[in-house]
Amino acid sequence: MDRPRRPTSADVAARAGVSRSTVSYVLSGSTQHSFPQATRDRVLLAAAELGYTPHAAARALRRGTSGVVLLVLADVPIGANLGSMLAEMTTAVAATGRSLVTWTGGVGPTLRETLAHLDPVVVLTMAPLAPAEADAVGNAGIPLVAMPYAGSATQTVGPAAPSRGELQVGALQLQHLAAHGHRRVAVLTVAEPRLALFAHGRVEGVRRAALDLGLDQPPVLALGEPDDAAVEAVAQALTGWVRGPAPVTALCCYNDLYAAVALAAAARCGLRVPQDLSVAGIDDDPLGRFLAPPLTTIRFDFRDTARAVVEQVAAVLEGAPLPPPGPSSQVLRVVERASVGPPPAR
Amino acid sequence: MDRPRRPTSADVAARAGVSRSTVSYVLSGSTQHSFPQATRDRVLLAAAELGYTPHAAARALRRGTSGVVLLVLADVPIGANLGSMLAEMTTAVAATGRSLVTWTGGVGPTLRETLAHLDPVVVLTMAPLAPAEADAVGNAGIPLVAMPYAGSATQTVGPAAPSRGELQVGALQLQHLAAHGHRRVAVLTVAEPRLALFAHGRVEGVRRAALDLGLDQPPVLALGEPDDAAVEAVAQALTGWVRGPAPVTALCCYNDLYAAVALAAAARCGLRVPQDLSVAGIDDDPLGRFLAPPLTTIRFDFRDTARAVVEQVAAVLEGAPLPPPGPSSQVLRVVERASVGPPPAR
DNA sequence: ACGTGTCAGTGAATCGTGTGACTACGCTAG
DNA sequence: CTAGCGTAGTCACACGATTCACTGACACGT
Repeated sequence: MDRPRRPTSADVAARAGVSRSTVSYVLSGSTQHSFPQATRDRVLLAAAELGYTPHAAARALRRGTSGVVLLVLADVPIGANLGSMLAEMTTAVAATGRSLVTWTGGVGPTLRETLAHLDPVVVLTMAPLAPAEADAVGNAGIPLVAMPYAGSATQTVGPAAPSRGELQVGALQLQHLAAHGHRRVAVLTVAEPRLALFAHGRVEGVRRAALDLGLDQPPVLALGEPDDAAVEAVAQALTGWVRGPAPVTALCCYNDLYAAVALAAAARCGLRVPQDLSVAGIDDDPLGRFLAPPLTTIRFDFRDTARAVVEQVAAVLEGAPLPPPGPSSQVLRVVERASVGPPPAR
Repeated sequence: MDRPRRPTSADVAARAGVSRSTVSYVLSGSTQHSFPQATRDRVLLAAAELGYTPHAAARALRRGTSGVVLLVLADVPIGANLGSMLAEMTTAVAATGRSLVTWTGGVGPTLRETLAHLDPVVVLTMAPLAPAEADAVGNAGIPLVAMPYAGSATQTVGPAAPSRGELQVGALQLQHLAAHGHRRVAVLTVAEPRLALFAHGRVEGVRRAALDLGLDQPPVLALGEPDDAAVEAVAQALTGWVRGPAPVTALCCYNDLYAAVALAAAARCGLRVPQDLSVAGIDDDPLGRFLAPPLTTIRFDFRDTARAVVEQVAAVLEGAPLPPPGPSSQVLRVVERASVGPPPAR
C-alpha cells in the first residue's frame, strides 16, 4: 500500500526540460540569475501540474535552518487572552518567514524527543523550564528565549523558583487591595501539583508585597478541585477569618475561577461583597464580569507582548547573544470592577 | 558572531576513533551489527562528552519521514477541557515515537508555509479546513485526519458547511430543553465572523432538532462583544419574547459566556431562572457552576477522544486509506445544573 | 581578430544521517 | 591447504534542495 511518490525538483526539471538547478533558481525567485520569461513559465507550469512542494527536511538540511519556532507551553488551560496572543504571534512569526508551533509538554513525554523531530531555530518558553529540559535545548545548540512573563528561561534551583510574572501579579493584587485601604487580607490558592509553580509564585508575590507595605503576613488556604466541597471549605475558613479583633477584609484569589468559589462561599456565609469582603481574581476570565458582583481581576495583556517577543526572536537569530528579559510590568493591568471596595468601617 | 558549530556524528566518530558508520550503528542500537562493549562505550562516551544530538533535518531526509504530527487548531480560545485533551494527545503521540505540535492558524498566515517548514507525517484538524488549505495538505502528499468532532476534514462547499460536532451540540441542547417540556425556545448566538462557522453550526443544530420534534423554529439573536451593551440587548429581546400567547420559555446559548450574559439580562428583566426562563450553555466552562443559578451546559469530553484519534493516526500511517469519521456522539454530554427546569405553568 | 560583458543555463559539491554491501582477519573443520 | 564462518568494522551511496563556479554562445566596441 504505497502512496504515490511525491514529486521532487528533478521531476519538475525533467518535465520542463531544464536542469534541477534552473528549477531551484526559478522557484526560489533568486535575483542572482535571470531567466527568460518563457523558461520561467515552463518551470512554473511543470511545478504546478505535478503539484510540487519542496521537501522540508531536504531544504532545512541544505539551508542549515528549519525555520521553525517552537513555543513550549505549560500543561495548563489556555485562556481567551493567551489564545489571542498565540494567534498574534503566529502571524508575526510568519511575517519573518518562519513558522510558530506550540508544544504542550506536560510531564510525561520529553521535550528532547520533540526537539529531535523539529530542530527548531529557537525555543520560546512561557514558564521556566526544568533544568533537564533546558539542558536538552542547550545541547542541541538552540537558543532559548523566555517570554517576558516567565522572567528567566530556566529554573535556577529546585521547584520553588517562581517566575517573575507570577510574583508581579501577586504583588499587584495585594497593592490594589492596599490602595483601597485593606490592611489584612487572606490568600486563596490551589493545591494541584501541576499548578504548584504558578500558585507558589502568586502567593509569594502577595507575601512579599505585604512585607514591603508593612502589613501582616496573610493566612493562606489551598483548595483542591473547584467544586461544592471547595465552596464549603472556603465558607468555613471565612467565618474564622472575619471574626476576631483584626478581621480579614479582602481575599487574593489564585485566579478568577477560585474567586468565583470565594464569591459563592461569601454568599453562603451571608457576607456581602464588597461591603463586608473584597475579592480579587486573576486572569480576566470573560465570565468574570457577569458574576455577582462583577469581578475585579488582573489581566495579562499578552497581546502587547506578542510583537516584542517576535522581535526578540528575530534579534536572537541575527546573533544578538542574550537579550535581557524585557520589562513585563506593562503586561499586567488591574481590571477594576465591583468586587473590590473599601474595607468595612469598624 | 557565529555560534559554535554543533557536533555531528563525524565529530563523535573522530573522538571515539571509529568511523561514522559505527557511530550511527551504535547510537541507533541496531541489532544488525554487534559491537564489542568496549567500542560501544567509547562511542557513547564521546557522544555524551560532545553533547551530540542528531540533526533532525538530516535524519528526516534520510528516513523519509519527519515524525511530526501537526494539529491545526482554529483561532479560538482553548478551554480547560480542550487543553487537557491536548496534553493527553501529546503523550499518546509521543508513545508512538512521534511528536505532536499544534498550529494556531487564524486567518493571516498560510498553512502552506508551515507545512513546508515542518513536513508533518499527518495533519490533524479540529475544524474543517478551507478548500485552499486542504488542497495544500493534499498536494504535499500528507494524509489529513479530522478529529471526530470535526466530522469531515474539509469544507464541502462554501463557508456554510458546519461540522458534525457543532450540529450535534446544538441538537443536544434543544433536545434537553424539550425533554424538560419546553416547546418554544430562542437562540442566542454570536456575530463575530471568526466564530461564524461554529455559531452557524450550533444554530443549525438547534433548528433541525426543533424541526424533527415538531417545534416552532426558534427566534435568533446574534450578539457582538459580550459586554454590558450585550446584556442590554438581550434584556430587550427577552421582554419581547416572553410576552404574547406563545412565550419563549428557554434559551439556547452559543456558549457558557453568552449564557452568563443571558443570566445577567434575565436578572435585569426580573425574570427568575429557571422558574420563568431556562438557560442552557455549551462548553462546561469551569466558572459556570458558580453562576447564579449554576449553569446547565453541554460538555465536550475530549479526553475520551484523544486515544481514539491517536490510534487513527497510527492506522493512517500504517497505510489504512481513509478511516471513516468515528462516532462522536459519546463525546457530548449534558451537564445538568439548576439553570434549566420545567417551563412555567400557564 | 581580440578582449570584455552579458545571457541562459548546467555540473557538481554540499548539508548530516542511515544502511546495504563489502573487506580484513582469525579461527576451525574437512 | 582451503572453504566456510563469525567478528569488527568501513565504504560509499542515497535522501532532495541549494548554490558556487563554470561553459557556450552571442554582441559590441576598437
